[in-house]
Amino acid sequence: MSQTSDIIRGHTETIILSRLLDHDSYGYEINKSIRDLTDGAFEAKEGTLYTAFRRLEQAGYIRSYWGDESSGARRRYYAITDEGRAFYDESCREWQRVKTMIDRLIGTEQA
Amino acid sequence: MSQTSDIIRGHTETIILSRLLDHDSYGYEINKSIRDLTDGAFEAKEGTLYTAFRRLEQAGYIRSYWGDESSGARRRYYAITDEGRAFYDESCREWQRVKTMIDRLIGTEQA
DNA sequence: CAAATTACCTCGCTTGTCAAGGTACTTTTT
DNA sequence: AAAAAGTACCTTGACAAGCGAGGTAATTTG
Repeated sequence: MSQTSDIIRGHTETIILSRLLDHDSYGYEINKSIRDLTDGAFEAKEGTLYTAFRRLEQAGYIRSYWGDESSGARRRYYAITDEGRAFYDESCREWQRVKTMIDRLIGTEQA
Repeated sequence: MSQTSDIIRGHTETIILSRLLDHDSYGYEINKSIRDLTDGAFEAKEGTLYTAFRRLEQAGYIRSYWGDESSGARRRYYAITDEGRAFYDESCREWQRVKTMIDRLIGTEQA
């Protein structure tokens, strides 16, 4: 496993939810938007992405439905739920806390 | 598993290495220093800690030796190696990058 | 018409975390 | 003096997330 993948772990769900705040989206587009926003540095592997969708749906944080594409491949769209938004907010706060702690731990300002 | 522990994952080794930058230390003390620096918020579970030591030693990032305690329980001390310092430096740079990326992804400044 | 792209999915492996268990000695409390 | 708490180490097995590798099926591009 790469160094990065362990660092992403724990953020995958939050990242996915963040992509759904404004509008419903589907796997391929979400993944593309993650890649674009990070200039290609991050990218959820497909296995990771789809298992995360299952988890999030099972937890009630997202809903899914098939889009009615008249052309092109079928798409499964995802929508964030109220519970999902609440979880997202809490995750963001958690991230802020953890960020501070890690900075304190590995930073140059040592005790 | 808690939400937090998945976020810490990937930083455990860096955190341990950071505790060894100034002086050699041993498991119990390292753990205590992590707890103190984070006001009790973080704490490496023993299983996590000791498996991490094995990994780091196997990778050549730390060396270990038994302290010669005249009283009290025996202690296995750890010392960071040159390779360990290099890895630590790289991990810190990685952390800065990741921090920026995650902030960009889950932050309020969305694309 | 082949290749690339869009778009979905599953299976099995690997790896790090952690609960739970253990050992052994010292210090503090009752 | 016995019990409890603290210091200090360690291992084992289960679990969960990431991911490589495989698959399907349609459309678009060269």
